[in-house]
Formats: sequence, structure tokens, C-alpha cells
Amino acid sequence: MRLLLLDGNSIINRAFYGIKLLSTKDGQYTNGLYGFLLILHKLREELCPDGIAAAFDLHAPTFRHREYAEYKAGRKGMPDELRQQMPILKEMLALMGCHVVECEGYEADDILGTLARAAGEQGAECFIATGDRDSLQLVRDGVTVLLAGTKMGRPETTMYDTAAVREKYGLTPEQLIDLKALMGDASDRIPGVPGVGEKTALDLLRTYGSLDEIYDNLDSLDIKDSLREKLREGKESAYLSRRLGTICCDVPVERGLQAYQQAPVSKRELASLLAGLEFFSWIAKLGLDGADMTVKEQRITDETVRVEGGETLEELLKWVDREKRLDMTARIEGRAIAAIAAAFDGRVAVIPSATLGFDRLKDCICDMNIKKRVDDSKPLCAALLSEGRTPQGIVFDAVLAGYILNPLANDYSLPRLAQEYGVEIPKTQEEDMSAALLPRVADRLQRELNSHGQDELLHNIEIPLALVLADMEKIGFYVDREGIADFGSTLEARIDDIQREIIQTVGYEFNLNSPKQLAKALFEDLGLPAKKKTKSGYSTNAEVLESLRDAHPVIAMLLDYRMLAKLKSTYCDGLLKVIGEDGRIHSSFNQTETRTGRISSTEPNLQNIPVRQELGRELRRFFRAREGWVLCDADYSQIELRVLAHMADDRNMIDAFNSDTDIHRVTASQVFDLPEDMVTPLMRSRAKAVNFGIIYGIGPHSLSQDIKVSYHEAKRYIEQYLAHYSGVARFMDGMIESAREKGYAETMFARRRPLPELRSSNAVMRSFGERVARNMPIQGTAADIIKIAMVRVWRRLAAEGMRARLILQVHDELIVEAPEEEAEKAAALLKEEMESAAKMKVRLAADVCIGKTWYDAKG
DNA sequence: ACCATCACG
DNA sequence: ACGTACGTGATGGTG
Repeated sequence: MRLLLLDGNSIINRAFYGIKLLSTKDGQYTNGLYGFLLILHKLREELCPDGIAAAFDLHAPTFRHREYAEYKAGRKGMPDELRQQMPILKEMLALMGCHVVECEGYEADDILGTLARAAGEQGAECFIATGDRDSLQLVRDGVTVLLAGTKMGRPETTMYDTAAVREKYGLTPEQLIDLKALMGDASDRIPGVPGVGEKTALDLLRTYGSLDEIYDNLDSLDIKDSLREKLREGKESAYLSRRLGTICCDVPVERGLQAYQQAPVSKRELASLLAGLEFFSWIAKLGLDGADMTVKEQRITDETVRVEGGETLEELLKWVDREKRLDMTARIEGRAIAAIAAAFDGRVAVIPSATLGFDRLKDCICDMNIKKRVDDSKPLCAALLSEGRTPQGIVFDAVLAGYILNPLANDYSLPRLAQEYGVEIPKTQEEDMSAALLPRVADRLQRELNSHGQDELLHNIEIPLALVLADMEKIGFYVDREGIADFGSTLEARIDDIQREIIQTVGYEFNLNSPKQLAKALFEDLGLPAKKKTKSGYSTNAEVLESLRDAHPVIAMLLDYRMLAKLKSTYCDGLLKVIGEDGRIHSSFNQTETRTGRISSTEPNLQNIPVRQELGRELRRFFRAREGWVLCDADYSQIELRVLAHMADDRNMIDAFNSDTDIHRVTASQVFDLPEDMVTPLMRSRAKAVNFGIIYGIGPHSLSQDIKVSYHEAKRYIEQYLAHYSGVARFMDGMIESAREKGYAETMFARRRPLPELRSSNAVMRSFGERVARNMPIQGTAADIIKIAMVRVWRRLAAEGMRARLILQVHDELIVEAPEEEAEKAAALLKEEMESAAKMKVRLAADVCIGKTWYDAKG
């Protein structure tokens, strides 16, 4: 018989800390359970035990506490996130046919030792899996210890038999007890001999064999007298420590091994437990599929046929023509389709683009009457657009569906989605075969979306947007390469001058770009007062430098240097590197990156081109329309505050917007309780900061920092604000409450962000969760609205047969490049579509400008 | 790979 | 006692 013994507490601990915090929609944390399953599954496959027993600690004090009152007093209890997973783990183990063993007055270790000894006596083979090195003392012939943990989400075990222990420590397992006796264990409050570390203890034991040998012959040992004294004084501690550290092998538990034989698995209950934990992939992996899946689905298995080429294409087309639908993935190389893999009739057809008649497949993709389900539509759209064709009738996109269901993930590939949503993955892992997963993954995700009311978000917003983004990427933004290069040279000259001047002032050469070297120069060598600390030293950021501006002439130079260096490296050098052969910059717009629903821009990021300072703003002169064309730039006015006014249904704020006055001025007059014409610019700017702060989930401290008033002053502003905008106050509390209940925050268009932070036991994490619960619905709704506007603008431009094209989005701003003769029409169209993108209690306002360059087209 | 910094909404 | 506003991406330095 082969017995597998688990140290339940230590394994789930390792699992908990080795995997990032996971939770279900309902806020039940699951990462410890998940990691435990990973480890258990691996052990079962490798060892094929006849029975499994899992030992757990109880809260009750043990014989060790009676021996030594302070035992484990220094240990922190387990965090709530883990504690709540313990009863579920025990239930899960029982359903899996494993045996849960606990015994009052003893720790899990002792139970394992007892069972291991029983196994030895009964001639059984025994494996002990644990995360705790202390158990290594149990190793002997027939007893192997497996140190288990998770690394990067993968289970990892190291096997220790007698030889492995000897190799690692140069000691026998029994000697490990004496090793700990000498060293002690700070975290368990177990005393050792003070001043004896691992190295000394190992030397002693390797030379003299055991604690008894050492103390019996203490006077004649060939060691330094100082060590001899330490040992003499620590004798009592060492023996106490040995008693505490010795695993007890006489725990009163059932010792007959038959009792630990594998019990029958309760398939149904186990499947439903796992489903409740959203461990869908485990249901398949543990062979429980049949247990609760009554729906007969098309099965794609290891034997699924992969067929290729001409005849297959004919067959596929016939099927598509009859069914009016197509599940497909495309392999894109460069900007062209290299092959299309389609799943139909339980087969996967792979059609290389060189196949005769391949274009008819593209016709299908552009036929709105054929419903396509794809894994990732943006690259497919890009490929077809570059042939001058437009995909239509795409009804499902797995990547976008995966993002909508959980915007916190970072991999939305089919295999990953299949794993997460419980679709069995065939062993054949050819890339084209991931098409085989599409039908079942699509079914599962679609069902999930429907049940969340998120189908329209996918169908009406994200899928159409993918086409728009692909088009924007393809068109790009024309730039004046020479202009940027010249600007860069000018900057370089100024940077060199300032650098020389700074070096001269400081008195020696150093790397100005190194915060570490700079901190040394400023705060050590020049003796300036350090203000703020970072993880790795003193902060030298702009805020700190600004506060030191009058303390030393070098500070102003540094601020200039930083600004110029940023402009040169990030914007001049950086942008020059990514100008395409067509003289245009083709950024990538990522649709599945942000947690709030915004899009992001990379390589290069065109959403952070300088504007706030004049010198940086100059860069926008190099972003141009092509010859004979102009830019129409439209941005929403206060979209987030308007969204807030609407969602909060705040009468005061709605009226303020509808009366079409300056919202910050109105806010100032309410907060400061003055008529509007008495509001000073300073008051207005403070009110503006409060308006922004409210959106971010403000606290008085941060507001006081931002607008440089006292904490009390800031607190008063917020109170005044919430008193006047009482709808906003109610709304904010409601958002937190509802997010706590539901486990997620959501936008007007049903976009969700899970918020496990709200149920954390950590106060800092919780208040972060609360700020996000207040901010995400606002930022996210604004993002939804501008996405709707983008789709409508794009479609209108096409429908009107215009040549004008959308080329950039910057969160609340859209830029269209239009032939001069279309300029006015395009500008009007932009404004109209943006303002009508969502119906709200306040009107949406967008301001449009036309210019040859981005600089000129802004206000 | 991570940190500090700074550019944007 | 602690940390201090939401969301991003690029750069240069450092271990």
C-alpha cells in the first residue's frame, strides 16, 4: 500500500502566498484552494497513492503551549482571505475521497509523524507532502518528504529521501532536530542557543553528531572558548527547543491504514462545489464532466480531424452557405491573412491563403448575412481593410468577450479562455487547432454575457469598435519628420548647456538621469533638506524639487533639465523611431488593456503627447494633416462630471450643467457660498480641484496636498461640496454599497470591474477598493460613451461617402483627418454624433476646432 | 525585471 | 502606525 500524507495547513499557506489573490464573482477568495488543487493533482498523478490523508492544525493549544507558554506567540494568525478557504478545502477533500485528520492538542506535523510511523510498522510506503521544512526530520526508509509549493502558478515539489537530506545538509534526518535545537526558530518563538547560526550549528553536528554528544563532552570539544560559553549558557534553551521541535509520533488517531484507503468520489457534489468556486477547468480535469452537464455539445477531441486545402474549402463553403454561420480563427502574418482555420461539423478545416478560391472565404467574412464567431477580430479587420474590404456580420469575438467578462485578466487567448471557462483542451496543441476550442468557448462566454446583461456591450460597442480601431491604426497620423528632428537638435543643445552648468554648480560629474546619484548630490553633498522617501532612497521628483526651488540655484536648472530631457528622449527620439515608410505614425490601440474600459495606445503612445506646458505643446505643430487636408479635433466638455451628474441624479449639478454656465464657477459659488460673480480665480481653481477629486474618490489629505491648503480647509471644502451636491453624496455611498454586495462596480452600459479588494481584511486595500468603486463607473461610462461616438462617427463618414477618416482618440477627444472641402461637414458630423452618443439628464457638449496641425486644431 | 519619474485624460 | 486620488505608457537606471 502506498499512502500520501498532506500537511493541509502548510500546503494551503504556500498555495495562498504563491498565487495572486483570486476570487469568484461573489467575492469568495479561491487562490489557496486553487493552488492546493494544483499541488494535489500533480502529486496524485506522479505517485498514484492508494489512499490520501490530510492533517490539519486546530486552534486549541497543543502540548507545546503547555511546555512553553510563548510558543508561536509571535505568529500572525492567517489572514481572513485564507481563513475563509479552510472549511471549503476540508469539504472538497472529503468529496474527493481523501481523509481529513485533526486531533486536539496536536499539530498537523504530529499527525503526519504518527501516520508515517504506523505506515512503516505495517510495511506500507509513505509520502509526506508539506510546505514546512521541519517535517524533514520524519524522513527514513519508506518515508519520503515532498516539499511542495507553487511558483508562477505552477506546482513545484522537491523530493527528500535519506540521501537527499544528507546531500542538502550533510546530516541524518534525526540530526535535523538537534540542528533546530541549536538554532531555534524565531517565528515560532522557539529559543535556541543565542548567537549560534546555521553555519556554526551545522559544523558542530557534522563533527560531534548530536546535541547529547556536544553537551556530554562540552569541556573537551575542540572549539573556541567563546562558543563553549555560549553553548553552556544556552543549554536549557537548546533542550527545551529540542522538545518543542521534535515531532510527536504518538498522536491518538486511527492507526489502521485501511481507514485511509481512497474513498468513493462524490462526483455530483464535487462538481457543484467546483463550479461554485468557478473552477470550471477542474471539473473537466477531474473527469466530472458528465456529472452536471446535461447539454449535449459538439465535441472536439484529440481525434478531431485536421483537414486542409481545396476540397475541404469546397465542403466548408457549402456548409457555410447552408448554415449561414462560420466559427473561425485567422492566422495573420504581417498585415495579411496567411490561413483561416474553421471549426465545422466536429472538424477543423485549415485553409491556407494560397488555396484556389480562398477569396470566397473572404467574401463570407464581408457578408453581413453570414454570422461569424472569431477569436480576435481586430487583426482580421486590419487584414481585410488593407485589401480595401470591410468585414461584416461578426457576431462574436472571444478576446473581447473575455475582456468584458473580466477586464482584470491579461491573457485572452483561446486556450486560456478555454481553461478558465471549463472547456476541455485536446492534447493536440497545433496552433491551428485552437480553432477547435472556439465553438464551445464561444457558447460558454456568450451564455455568461447574456446572464450578465452584457451582450449589447459586446455586440453594439466593442465588436464594431475593433473595426474602427483597426482602421485608425492602418491610417495613422501624418507627422513632420524634419520638424521633430530640428526640434530635437534644439533641445539637445539646450540640454548640453544646462548639464554643463549643473555639473559645474555641483562641483563634480555624475549621471543626472540617475535619481540615486542625484539624491546623493542634492541631499548629501549640497546638504539640501530631503523631503520624501521612496522605496529605494530619497525622492527627487518634481514636487520635491519645486519645494526646494529657492533653496539652491541648481534646482531650477534641474527642473529645466528634466523637462527638456523628457521631451527629447520620449517625444523627439521616441517618435522619430516609429515613423512609418509612409511618413505616418501607426500607433496600436489596445482594446483589452484597461480595468475601466478605456482604450490604450502603444508604440507609440499618442495619448500622452504634451499639451499642458507651452514648450511641450509645440510638439503638436508636427502632427499634421496631409497636403490639402485638415484636422478636425473635437473634445467632450466635462464628460466625466456630466456622467456623474446624470448617474447621481443630482438636481443641483444637472441644473448647473443645463444652465450652460461654467461648472467650476458654479461649484465655487456653492462651496464658498457666494454669488457667482464674486468667485475669484483662486476659488474657481480650488473648486475645479474638488470637482476632479470627487471623481477620483477624494480624501481630504490628498486634496490638501493638491491645492496646497490645510487639511482642515480641504476637509471643509469636501463637506460643503457634498452638502450642496447631496445627490452626489448619496450616489457615492450607494456605489460602494452596491459594489460590496455584488462584488463588482459597473457602468451605465453594464461594463463591470470585479472588486475583491472591498472584502479584504486590509484597510488600505479596502479603501482603495472604495475609491475604485466610486471612480470606475464614471470613468468607465465616459469611456463607453466615446466608444459609441467613435462607431457612429466612423459609420456616418462611410455612409456619407466621405473621404474623411477618424485617426485618433484621446479619452475625451476625437481627431478626424478630412480633405479641406469636407472640413466643415466633418466637424459638424463629429459634434453631432458625439453629443448624441448617449441620452442623459444633462446634455453632452463637444467643442470642435479645425486646423492644419494638432496644435492649431485645439481651442 | 523592477523602480522612479513624468507625459496624458 | 500607516498611507494618502482614478486610469494609462515610455524612458533610463539599477541589481
